Amino acid sequence: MGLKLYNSLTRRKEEFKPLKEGWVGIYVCGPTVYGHAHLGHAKSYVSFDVLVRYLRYLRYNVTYVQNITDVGHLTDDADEGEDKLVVAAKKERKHPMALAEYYTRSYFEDMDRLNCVRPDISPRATGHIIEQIELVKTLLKKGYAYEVNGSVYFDVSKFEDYGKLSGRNVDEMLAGARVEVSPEKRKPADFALWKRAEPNHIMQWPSPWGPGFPGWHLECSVMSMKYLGKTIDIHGGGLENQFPHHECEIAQSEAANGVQFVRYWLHNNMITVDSQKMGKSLDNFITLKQAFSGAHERLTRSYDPLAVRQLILNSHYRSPLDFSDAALFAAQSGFQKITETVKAVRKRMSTASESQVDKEMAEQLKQSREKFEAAMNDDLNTSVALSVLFELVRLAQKLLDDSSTTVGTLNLVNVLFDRLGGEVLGIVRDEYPQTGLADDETMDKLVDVLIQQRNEARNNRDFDKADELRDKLSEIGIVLEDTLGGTEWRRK
RNA sequence: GGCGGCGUAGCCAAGAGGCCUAAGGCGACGGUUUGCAAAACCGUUAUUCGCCGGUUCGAAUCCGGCCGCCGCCUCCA
Repeated sequence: MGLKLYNSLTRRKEEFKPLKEGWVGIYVCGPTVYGHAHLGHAKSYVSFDVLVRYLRYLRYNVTYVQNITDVGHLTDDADEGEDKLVVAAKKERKHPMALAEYYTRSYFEDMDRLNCVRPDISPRATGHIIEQIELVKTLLKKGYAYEVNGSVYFDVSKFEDYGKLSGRNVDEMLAGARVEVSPEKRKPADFALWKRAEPNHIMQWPSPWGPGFPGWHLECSVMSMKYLGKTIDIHGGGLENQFPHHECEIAQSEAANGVQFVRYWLHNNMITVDSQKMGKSLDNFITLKQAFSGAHERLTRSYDPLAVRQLILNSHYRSPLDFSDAALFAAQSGFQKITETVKAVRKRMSTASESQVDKEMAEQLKQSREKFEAAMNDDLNTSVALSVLFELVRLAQKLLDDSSTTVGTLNLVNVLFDRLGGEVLGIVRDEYPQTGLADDETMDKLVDVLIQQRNEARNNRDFDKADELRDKLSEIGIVLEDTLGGTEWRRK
């Protein structure tokens, strides 16, 4: 049984078969870089990160393209629509490109911390103006577009399949919609391919229709076909982009190329806060930097970036996730449990005896792996996949409690932690800091001195003093644990 | 107004006709362990899946109605 994915285009789960044997081209709608990334971005990009990781786990050769939108994304589609980057740049008194650069770096920084693999190509919209103009020319030539006063619009009535992705009928949906229609458009549903720029507009390029800038939908069509071909295997993005963004991409691409644009459309659901969508325009978002540092009124503490990742993987990518501090707190606890177990297994491996592997355990582990793969094959059921990781934790703890456990057996568990938890889910790290996350050596040594003093007191059965030392350390956020191998410490 | 989705324990969340007398995590409670803790381990924590009907030998899963919530139709991951 191979991988099945839910295709928004057909509204059902389908067996995944790439166009070219063994090679997968995947394009994911990237961020518009006019602000720091928030938890909503994390849900989308972690979801598709796991898809890419799993495809690679299945030995596909994957080319992963994710754009950076640095021009053309308007606040709305009416005449007053302003470029989001230009608006933000004015507010921050920066050049739009400086702003884009700043937030692009911020974005990559956050994604790195979430342990998302970098896309193979991160194309910028501004770097593909020439190609975008070419596509507009093609669409004009083929009669799918028209020019008005230096702007070019796509004529939706010329493209019969318009609405096939989102299941909409253009005429019906206009009845109650609150669209402020640009008088330049022939039909309200027509969308801008190229917009005329006024002389004082900073972001503008020369074109056959005069100075202007590209419409937002254009970049994804152009960049995906440039790097992945006219027909791509997978296109991912947030559910809110299904209409109109993806619908427009299909129209432009298929009108220009005459072939199917995307074979599998994947859409992730939203993160909500108090059951309301978390969005930049709603101003109810928590940025990733705030989640990692705890600097937000809704958060009771700082969170490990991988705990945020785990929270996202705890639910299905097509389900909405209602955010709360309690849910994130739970994810953090669970994440720590996995982490501590992995560390304990690796530590034990250095001292355990060499000999044969436990056959019964090997069989159980094999079943765990099969369960994991079956879950992932079923439209990336990361919730069940994650539960398998907790099964591994239980099995590992059992091995750790048994003094006869061999290196060979421990290694079997460790390999699964690495491959399933690390390679695919991205919540198990290859390496962890040696001690209790000390930020410097002096700190490390200082705590050791105190531990020594406490242990002296304990040996003298002066438990009042011992407990006082432990309590004082606890007050400043250092937890002591007395284990068979001696006293260890960690933060929080 | 049009289109789509959701409602499972205190919280998060899988399950989509019989393997469900419903995974997993968090939390809580009891026990083992410990000088006491912490960590770990063992156990308990939904006879029931928003409500009401129907189909079926059998429904959390299918159908209808109702209630509640959300998304898209305008920028948004």
